[in-house]
Amino acid sequence: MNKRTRAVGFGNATDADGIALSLGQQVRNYVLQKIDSGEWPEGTRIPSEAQLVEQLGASRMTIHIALRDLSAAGVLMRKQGAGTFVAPRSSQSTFLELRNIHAEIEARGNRHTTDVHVMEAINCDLSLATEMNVVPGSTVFHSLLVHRENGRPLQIEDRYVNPLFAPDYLEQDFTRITPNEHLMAMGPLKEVEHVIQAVTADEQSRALLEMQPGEPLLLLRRRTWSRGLIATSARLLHPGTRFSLAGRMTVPH
Amino acid sequence: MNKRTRAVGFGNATDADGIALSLGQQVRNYVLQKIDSGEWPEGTRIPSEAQLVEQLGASRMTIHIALRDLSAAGVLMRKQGAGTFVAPRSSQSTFLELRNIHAEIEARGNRHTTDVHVMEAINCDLSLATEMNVVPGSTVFHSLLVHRENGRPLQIEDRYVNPLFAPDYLEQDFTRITPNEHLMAMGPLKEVEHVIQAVTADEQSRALLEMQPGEPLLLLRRRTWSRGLIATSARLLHPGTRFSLAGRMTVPH
DNA sequence: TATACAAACTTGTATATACCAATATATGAT
DNA sequence: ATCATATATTGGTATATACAAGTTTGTATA
Repeated sequence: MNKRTRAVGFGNATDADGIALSLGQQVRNYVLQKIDSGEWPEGTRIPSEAQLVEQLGASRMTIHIALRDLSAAGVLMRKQGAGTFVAPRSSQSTFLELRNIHAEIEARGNRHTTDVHVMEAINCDLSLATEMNVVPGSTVFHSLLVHRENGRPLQIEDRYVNPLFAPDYLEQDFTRITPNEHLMAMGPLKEVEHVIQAVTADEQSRALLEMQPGEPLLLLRRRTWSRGLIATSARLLHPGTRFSLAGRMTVPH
Repeated sequence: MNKRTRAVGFGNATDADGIALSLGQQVRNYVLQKIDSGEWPEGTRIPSEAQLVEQLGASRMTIHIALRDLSAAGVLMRKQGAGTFVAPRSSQSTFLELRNIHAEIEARGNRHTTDVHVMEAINCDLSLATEMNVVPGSTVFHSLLVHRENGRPLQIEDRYVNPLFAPDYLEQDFTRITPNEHLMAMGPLKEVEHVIQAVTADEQSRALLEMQPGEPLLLLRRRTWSRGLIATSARLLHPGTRFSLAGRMTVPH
């Protein structure tokens, strides 16, 4: 029997592009699929190495290394003698919150509402084409929303979206779900880029955020990559005086 | 011969607390020490697995796993057939640069100078004690510097330091090395907390940064943990109009 | 019932072996 | 000198084996 190409359990032996996956990768995918599907929620004790050896047909060392990798990545938590557990989602990607403004506002026990000011498809100029990494003149979607916490404006969300990534973007009702939630459902994001600046409000932003003249703004520009393209580029503007970004991270080695 | 307790090469077999280290940990420490000491700068091709087997006396699999871990942590880059290389520092802890303002300014080809305004030991009040997680009234060190890029003020560094972590802090010449560099040498940091805000400059900050009235500032508060205590808490103030924080991170699975 | 101890289970570490895959280098023919 | 080929080097993956070390569970004893 060929040791290298045997498939794990009933899992796939190739990825979406038909590239053969290593046994270790298949084990990792198997575990991640169980977690993503909800079958193994946070805190679940997953099968022991010995059980996975039986279920998946790989050797114990292969299983061990795969689980070790997922543990280093923060997906699992392992404890000698006790077992292997699904790590809480919150301990991952701790850095720079503000992944879901709706969830964050609700978590504070407050009410979140959204005003939709712009929903349009536009042909992008050279500057925007560079920002989105598309050819100039291409059509991209554009939305401009204001998020409110208990009625007070908290964030201007000025977003451009690649139609290839989210074709139905303009049909969404963003007073009911956030753009972020819709985009998350479109596909897994691979990379995130942030640029943070303090700026003075222009007149439009000042009016939308109901601020006094001269108040500083916190500007967060965020681009996310998915499926090899820039899925979305957003400018998130916050009143500096009553908003902060917080993050905490464990340092590698 | 006992497989488990044999020391790697000339390295230590125990950590600072006398706890026995695994062989794999010794290998990782060996590599990290070479990198941290500058003996292996960025881009260096480090000895091959076979050479490390000879030099350190561990088996190839042990060496391989150790290097694999460091590769996953972003410390090394490995290429099949070519070798193992020290990864550029910038690709580590990619998120939120500004770990070393001196290095960043020099990397831009500019000149970095520092003005020292305050160097003192103070007894902390309740607020500061909470921030530093020490008992109120304890002595903590305090420094206030201004970092300049080609003569222009770029950052106010207002820092409090736990004397237990860096007893010689006040004896340092911060026109020659940065506080960050001194603190890094004191011990490994385990965790970092950031809070980012946009604020309006008070009169002192405005003067130190040579800004116009009303210009916005980017405020970065950073606390770092090491050896189970808060090593340092810093307020870093930047002119918002000519400064930005950038970061890029790959999303776990 | 409570405690002590033993056994079973689980992950952690290390090695030896085997072969695969990508890269770099030496060699030889043209 | 150039190109193609063979060879050596280097990391990647997978397995089998052995033992260490921490946790849980079961059992016997006081």
